[in-house]
Amino acid sequence: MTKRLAEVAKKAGVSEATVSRVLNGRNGVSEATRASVLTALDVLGYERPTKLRGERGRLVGLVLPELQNPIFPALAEVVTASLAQRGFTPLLAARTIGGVPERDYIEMLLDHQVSGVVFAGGSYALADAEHGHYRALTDRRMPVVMVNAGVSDLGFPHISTDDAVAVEQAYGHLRSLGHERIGMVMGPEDHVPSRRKLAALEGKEIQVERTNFSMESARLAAAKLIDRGVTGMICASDVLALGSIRAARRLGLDVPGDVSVVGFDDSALMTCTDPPLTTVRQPIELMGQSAVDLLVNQIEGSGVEPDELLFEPELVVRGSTAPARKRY
Amino acid sequence: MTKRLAEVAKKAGVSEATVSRVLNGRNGVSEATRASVLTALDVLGYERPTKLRGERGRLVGLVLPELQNPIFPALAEVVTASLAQRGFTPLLAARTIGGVPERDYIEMLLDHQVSGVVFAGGSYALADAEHGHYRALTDRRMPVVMVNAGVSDLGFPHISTDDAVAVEQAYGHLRSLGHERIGMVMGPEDHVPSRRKLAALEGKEIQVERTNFSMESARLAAAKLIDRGVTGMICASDVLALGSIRAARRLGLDVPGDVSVVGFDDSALMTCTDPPLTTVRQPIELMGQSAVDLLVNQIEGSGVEPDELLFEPELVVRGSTAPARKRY
DNA sequence: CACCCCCGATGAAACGATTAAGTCGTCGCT
DNA sequence: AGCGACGACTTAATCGTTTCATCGGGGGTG
Repeated sequence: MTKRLAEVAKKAGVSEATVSRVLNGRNGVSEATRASVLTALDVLGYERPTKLRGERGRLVGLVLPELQNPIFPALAEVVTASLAQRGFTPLLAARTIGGVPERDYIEMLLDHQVSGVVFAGGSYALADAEHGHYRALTDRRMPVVMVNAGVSDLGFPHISTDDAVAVEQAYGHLRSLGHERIGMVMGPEDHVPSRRKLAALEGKEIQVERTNFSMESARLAAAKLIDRGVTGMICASDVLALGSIRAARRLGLDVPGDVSVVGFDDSALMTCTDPPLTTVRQPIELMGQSAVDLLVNQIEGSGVEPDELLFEPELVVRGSTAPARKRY
Repeated sequence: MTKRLAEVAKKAGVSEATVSRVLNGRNGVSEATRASVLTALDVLGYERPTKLRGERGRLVGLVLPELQNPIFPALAEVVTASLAQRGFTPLLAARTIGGVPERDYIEMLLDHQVSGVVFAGGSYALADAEHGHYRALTDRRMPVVMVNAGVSDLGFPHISTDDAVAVEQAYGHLRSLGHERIGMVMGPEDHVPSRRKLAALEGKEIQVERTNFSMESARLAAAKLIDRGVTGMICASDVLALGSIRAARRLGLDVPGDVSVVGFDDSALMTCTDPPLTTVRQPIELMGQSAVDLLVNQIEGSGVEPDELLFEPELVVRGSTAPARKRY
């Protein structure tokens, strides 16, 4: 058995040094050689030796888009607990408005020699942003799991709520209450879960407004929808739903009397809102645990196919939806 | 310049391998040799080469009691952003019910060679638990900052909201509304911020109930208070306040018509609750930044006196308080 | 057009830590 | 005493990383 790195080097027809550079994402390697090294790496199924794998570190990056929306702390809690149980420690990378760009976070995590990374929250950056820095992850064979996130073409396993089912539940609920003009308050155009939700209702007559994920921006979007005569709104998150409720009230309308609102997530405290929010629950605990399972499996070597695990959401009916009022 | 590890080995009169083992905490080294290696390490001021620690410093532990109460994610967000700006990365240690004990967390953080630790949330464990594992921190001269937390006798600097002012604001507010029988829903007996709040109202006639920090336990506590004729309640967190509101409703009472409730924190979404919560706001952003300031100052060497920084809270009046109804 | 300089890409070799295998001595049991 | 087992330690092999020299081409310059 020849030396491990050397073997790869021979296969690729380069020196060990060059392979090392590729592995660490250093520059000073031409695009052509980098590619050939990567395929050689792939063919031989190279794995980093224990000592460099951060086996000692047992750190895992946890990348969240924000912490204002309670669903993300909830996920963080599950993931943290699950990781701790298996002897890993989460490195928290929460993006903030105007904060550090995602690429820097990834770099930071790589610097700290994390054994893996959990991305959560379908940050829109994941969809449209240049994928350069994700390649740094694939190049290093970094175990990655994405929760409700985009970028499906990188070969990472995904954990997602079934957006199609979720949105159909919400839509069906509103229809069965007699709502005919239904609107959606979604995330940005390149937010993958929002895209999927829209796709699921393809063909139905639906008004759509996009927002970033702030309550205020949701208020604006919802106001526009109401202006167009919408009586039922499906929102891409609970926070957006709360913003939509606020919009209705600003216009002198009652929720759920005049306008019905359905949220998404069923994050904490939604039973305490005014009115209690009807929402589609994500099985966040299960999802968090599965994410950790998948990640640890990758880390410990047992291969994982880059599949997507779809979890079934569940409609929770509370007080923000009611039969449509006939408009005369 | 001789090889680095080899130099230490010569100084200590052992082989490189042995030094390596000491460095990595492996066993198979006698106590005597370990000690001599350590002194040699100390004398020569050995530092691990870059490639092995990957800038392993620059980690900061962030210890939170839970993530369900939105105030902690809010703090985490501020601290994370502030740390990132200065090139540090937070290691998240969130305690969960029945999860890993605090001592293990501290051990874990030390294992990862963090440069400092931020404790938040006045976990009651901090007050009564044996302080043995905190000694591990002082022993290592570990920079520490505590936010709203206990254990004042260990020489760590503190960042706190002025609990006395907070509770006086709440109390004054309720009194000025005509409430005479006032109750408090506080944390466990050894929760330091709760103690302080109680101390501030020493002498006043106040009913007190203790809870852990769950909404359900608050509901029970509040029910007892209401039973005793209380019409105004001061709660140690917003979540407890929501539980108290729920208690009142279960008893067929209106909030704020029959019972007024004041929260504490002003965490996210409290404008959306039913009714919107009157609460005492903690300047969480300022506090988080100050915490990081203090911590980084310690880390970078400029000494910091183990003082306590007290931040002024601010009463935010919303809809959960109203004039007392005369009881006939 | 010839020359030179600069710079990116690359490999050879030095480097530095880790680990496997082997050595030595001591302790305990027969 | 003899034997075996085990712990402590070294030797030597191992493996990835880094430094430094080299190569080669593009483009500006005389």
